[in-house]
Amino acid sequence: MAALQIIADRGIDELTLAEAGQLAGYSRALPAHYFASKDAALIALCDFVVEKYLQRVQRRIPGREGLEGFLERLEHYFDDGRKDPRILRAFHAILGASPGKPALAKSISGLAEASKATFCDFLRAGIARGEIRPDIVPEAEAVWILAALRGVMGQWLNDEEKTPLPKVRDAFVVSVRRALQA
Amino acid sequence: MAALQIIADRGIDELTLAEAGQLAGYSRALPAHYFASKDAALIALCDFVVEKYLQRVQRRIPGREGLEGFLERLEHYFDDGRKDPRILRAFHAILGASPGKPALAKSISGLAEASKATFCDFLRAGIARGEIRPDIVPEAEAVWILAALRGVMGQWLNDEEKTPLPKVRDAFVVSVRRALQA
Amino acid sequence: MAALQIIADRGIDELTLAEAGQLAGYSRALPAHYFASKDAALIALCDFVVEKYLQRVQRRIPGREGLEGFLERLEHYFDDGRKDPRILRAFHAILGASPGKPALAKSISGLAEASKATFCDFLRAGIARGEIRPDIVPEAEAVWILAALRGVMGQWLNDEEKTPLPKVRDAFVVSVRRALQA
Amino acid sequence: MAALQIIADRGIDELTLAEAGQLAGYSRALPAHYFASKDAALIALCDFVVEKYLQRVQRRIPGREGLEGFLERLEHYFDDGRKDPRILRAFHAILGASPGKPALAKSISGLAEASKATFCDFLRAGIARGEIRPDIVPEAEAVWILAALRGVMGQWLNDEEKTPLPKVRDAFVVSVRRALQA
DNA sequence: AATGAATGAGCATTCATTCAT
DNA sequence: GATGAATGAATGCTCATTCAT
Repeated sequence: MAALQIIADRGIDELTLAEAGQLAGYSRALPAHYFASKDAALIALCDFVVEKYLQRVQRRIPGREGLEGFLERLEHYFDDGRKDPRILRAFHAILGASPGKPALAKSISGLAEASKATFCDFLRAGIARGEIRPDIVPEAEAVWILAALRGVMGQWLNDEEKTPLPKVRDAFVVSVRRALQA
Repeated sequence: MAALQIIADRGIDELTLAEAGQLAGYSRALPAHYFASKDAALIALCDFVVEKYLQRVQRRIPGREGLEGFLERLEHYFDDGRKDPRILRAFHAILGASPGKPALAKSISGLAEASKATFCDFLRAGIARGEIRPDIVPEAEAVWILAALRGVMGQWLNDEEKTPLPKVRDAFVVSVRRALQA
Repeated sequence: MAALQIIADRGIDELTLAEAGQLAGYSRALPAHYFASKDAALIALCDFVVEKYLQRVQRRIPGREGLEGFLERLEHYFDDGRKDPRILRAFHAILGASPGKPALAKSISGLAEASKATFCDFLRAGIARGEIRPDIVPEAEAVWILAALRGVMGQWLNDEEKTPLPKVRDAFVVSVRRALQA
Repeated sequence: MAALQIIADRGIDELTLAEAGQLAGYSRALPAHYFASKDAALIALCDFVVEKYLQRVQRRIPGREGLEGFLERLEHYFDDGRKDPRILRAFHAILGASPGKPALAKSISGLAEASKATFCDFLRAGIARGEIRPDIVPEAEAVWILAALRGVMGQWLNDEEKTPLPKVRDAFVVSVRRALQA
């Protein structure tokens, strides 16, 4: 979708239906014709972005299981964002505009829950395997780990130079390992 | 400033100079009179918000030094955001709109650097005191720790119910202690 | 026709071809397919309304002839409008929009001429029977009588409560009788 | 007001705020700037038209009192409309669009009440003077007389040629005299 | 210093119309 | 014959900006 590019580049509020339509090779009026309102269009677009983002992040990575599998997953998160900054930018634009726009908040909230649930599964499996210390509350750990991932990518988007992604990734993985291991 | 309320409640792009002026008890035209352009006004406002936010977060907390002092500081971050959600919301609104608006990005970037520098000071002091493992790269750790703090607060703003702040705070502090301790 | 309902309820300019088509159980595009343009459709619709209205009003009423027959006809006009307000509303909507839309004016003018001609027939017959004073100019009397009928119904449509139709009808009939009788 | 001209010429729904502003020698945006919405602007305009119309029609005419004074007033109504067809056209455009637009209906209804009240005063005075038959219900007579006036002017606007105003006026006055006189 | 008046640019939205199926 | 897709034009409305007090 062409609107994704606009959102990624200039933010959610710079998106105009007219420009989206024209950038997509259609007429100015098409988006307004298909969607009931701009808000509806925005919701559809955001759902699309969020779903696409979810597909990227959630896809099965063949690899180790347990704690190391989880850490690999976190590493993947860092590397993946760099490969397709466009979708990442769009996602973070939506993320940033979410408070105050209840319609978007719902989508965003759903994604967060899904992500945290996946993390929890990994954490519990790690505990069961004796690799992760059993005194953690998976739901609580999942929150800050997801937060760190998103926060780091957000800082990277804000200031690429001051956020050396590979170094941060490695430091994060080592620290999470030490934080969680039994 | 009254504009802060608007930004906190409805986002950066919902801010109109006229409304800001009127909400502040002045005329519609005042903001336009004071500032050269809306962008200039927005920059000034964001600088104001960022600075105020910095003042809150960076203020000296009498307490322990070293690793435990650092962890206390992190705890404080969690608790402080809940006390004054308005300034937190405004800050995150700016944070979210920052990419694609270079003028804001500069402010935001400066704040991030200041925060990370403070963290680095703590981390280095912790290393010097033998409390923090010496193999870390302070600059890299600072990035993800700051990211986690912001990310958690962002999730809390997005979905208050699904983000049990006290539990997450405690889990985070324990995990960071384990991650960093020598 | 479904379009009649729209015109009656919300006025002539609220009519859209798409809505008319859909309300009639067909597709949005049907009206545009049948008629060359919206104006053509509007003319056809108005002719339809006017003709239907004419059928109602002009239909043979078995009853007395002469002055009393004429007065009965006037009474019938009052009563008939209340029985089917929908067609009445549609007709008055067209009537009100007629000036400035030459295409409609033609239809409307034709109807007025037909109505006045009918009235004139009655009036002349009444004169011939010696019931109506011979010094009137039937064409002139017909104008204001028709005008009064339409005007009363128009006021009734505008403010039903303030226009007690039966009382007005009776007063009108008595007054017209006195005005015309020889 | 320039908008009056547009309404008079092409009807209420052809009025665009932009054209009204430009025709008045101002910018396209002025009307939208001053009024909260188009509906609000329309209401204000209609109130203006109605009031101006009321001023014309209600103004004191030095002349006879009683029945003859009333009839003079009716004559004046006919003649006045021809003198300033613009305001008459505008008024009738509003009148025609009134059903289905509750905001306008209120104004219109108020004017009708005022006009009928004036008529009733004349009728009662005529009864008191013994010139008008005492068996009439002034409120009911006022309705159809006002209706006739408006209806005749409406027909004249629709088809000037087929509505010989002076003849109709004279016929109307004679008939009303006969209808009402004691 | 502060304000109201006024404007132009831009946006979402509606709708008649055309076209391909 | 009937329909959905697509478009351009027009409109109400918002808002930053300028100007005259």
